[in-house]
Amino acid sequence: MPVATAPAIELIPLRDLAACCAPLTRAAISTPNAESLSRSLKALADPTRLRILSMVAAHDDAEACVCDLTDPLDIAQPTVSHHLKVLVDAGFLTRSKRGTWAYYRLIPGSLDTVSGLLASV
Amino acid sequence: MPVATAPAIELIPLRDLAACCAPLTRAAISTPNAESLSRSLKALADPTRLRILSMVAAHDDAEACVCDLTDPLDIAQPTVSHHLKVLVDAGFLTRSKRGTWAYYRLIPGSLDTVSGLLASV
DNA sequence: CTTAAACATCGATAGTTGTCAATATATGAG
DNA sequence: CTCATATATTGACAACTATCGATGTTTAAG
Repeated sequence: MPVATAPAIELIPLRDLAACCAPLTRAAISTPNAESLSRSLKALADPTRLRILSMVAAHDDAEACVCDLTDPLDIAQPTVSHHLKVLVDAGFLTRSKRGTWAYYRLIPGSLDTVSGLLASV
Repeated sequence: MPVATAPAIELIPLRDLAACCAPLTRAAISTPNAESLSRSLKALADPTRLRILSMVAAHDDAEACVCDLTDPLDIAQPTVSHHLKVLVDAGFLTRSKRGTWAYYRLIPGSLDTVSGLLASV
């Protein structure tokens, strides 16, 4: 297409300022931060995992073993182990083995960090 | 099964206090509450939806129309509409149509409510 | 050594979900 | 009415996930 000569009237503006778009008052969350926060929230967005976290937190010293959880949760033991692994990988629990038992402990502040990030979205 | 006569030694205790199980210090979250909270978290646990919420909140009066979102998100328009519907159904946004445009507004306090519930798990 | 208990891992399956192209609906302009 | 624009809905598909049974691994007891 050949280049046109200079028109007699104004060029079409790049943005129509009278359109629907309202101005921004602050910056939105960045894409990497949104992906990071969504990964944490995905780990929490399951009723069984919320119950596991709550049951661990409700124990003395915020620590419980798998045998504390399987019976009240009423799901199969491999499923409990699966959910525990998700919560460890997401940084909400630590695992320590003593004898034949595996003890899971809530990482202090981990839930509050996500809670704070969520409130600031 | 017939009732046994009184044994000479103690019965097997219902719970072995020397086992792995630590005592509870408080009540854990109820199953219905866990399901309810997880539904809210599922709606938030997606990077695109977090960006949408943040972009809406970043606009004047916490309100934006679909045309404000489609271009910066760089995803197809039906996908944006889908995510907006999820956020409306979950109680984080309201929708109001003015002319051909649909305006979405953040429901004040909705994020803080989930944030507070999460911190108290 | 053998056995049992506690827990993790594997493999399969059914259900859910994020995405898009195509299409429908609604609103305003002319 | 016709046309264009903004948005919603539908249908399809690929990717992910919660669950379980079967099996592997580790530890302690005998």
